[in-house]
Amino acid sequence: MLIAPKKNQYALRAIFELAKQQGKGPTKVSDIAKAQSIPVRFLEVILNQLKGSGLLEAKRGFYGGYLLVREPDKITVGDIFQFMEGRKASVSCVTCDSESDCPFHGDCVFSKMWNRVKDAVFTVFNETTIQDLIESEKKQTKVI
Amino acid sequence: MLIAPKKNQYALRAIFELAKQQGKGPTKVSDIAKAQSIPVRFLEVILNQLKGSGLLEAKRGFYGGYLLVREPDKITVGDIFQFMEGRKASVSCVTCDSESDCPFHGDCVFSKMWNRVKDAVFTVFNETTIQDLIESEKKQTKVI
DNA sequence: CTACTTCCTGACAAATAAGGTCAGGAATTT
DNA sequence: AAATTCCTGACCTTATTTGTCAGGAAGTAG
Repeated sequence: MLIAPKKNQYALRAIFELAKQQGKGPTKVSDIAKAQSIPVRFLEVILNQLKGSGLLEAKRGFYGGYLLVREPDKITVGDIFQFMEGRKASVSCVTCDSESDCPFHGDCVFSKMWNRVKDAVFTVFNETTIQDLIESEKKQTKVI
Repeated sequence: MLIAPKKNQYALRAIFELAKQQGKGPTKVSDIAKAQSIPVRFLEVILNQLKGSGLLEAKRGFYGGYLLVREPDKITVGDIFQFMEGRKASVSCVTCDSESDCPFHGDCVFSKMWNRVKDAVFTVFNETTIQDLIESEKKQTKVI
């Protein structure tokens, strides 16, 4: 049961990391990569794409890097995943790749269930903000 | 967002078809395949695996085929998917392939969210019985 | 200006998983 | 015994995911 491909999870972690660094000026890709153990080159590609979401901005050159342009409590996990999914032609029925592809002409018994599942998943995503995750981490940290 | 691979969806559709044929004796793989547009050879493999779930039985020879051994209103979609997933080492954190694989030692902020997602998905699966699907189909059928 | 650092971009390569096939064998029924 | 069905494991193909690379563009410091 794969719900989000690694790429999307990297996107989430990157934004999570940016949120933690907020107020400290731009954060370099290499720093984000290190903090979240993400392959740098790959992350470069992902962050570049994420610019299109309007959630973050890039600054080049010395002291360059990425920074969030929206408050962490206004960014939901759903925002991020929806954007990442949107890049690759979203799917109406979860079962089939397209309606024309569906042997039951887009009207199968299962599509209703799949939509309920999709809704359930995005309900969780939409009610989880980056701020929530940050606070959750603070509580979780064990001071061994 | 891939929630169930085609193989699992074929499994569901096959059982759905068997439920519709209940009481009429064993149904041949080839008939199920035709009714649900599933590649025969592939379905053969899937049904054979599904025997292990205890939901169905096979009969060989002339007039052979598969039949359900549990009532359609006692079989949930969750039963089917859980069995299919179970075959390939279930995953604790949805993010990582294994805890040892997790760069955050199985204790990342995200695992909680993933578990909530997983629960939400299986709630839908577990409350949907094969009987529900059959009735849903009856209503849906248009008499154009 | 120039050297340095950073992001940017598209093309490309490798690994993995999914989807599907095949041949031959084992039961079962007529 | 002949026909029919399921059974089984090994195999192949394709698609997706995951990443890599080289070179360029933009910004900053000195």
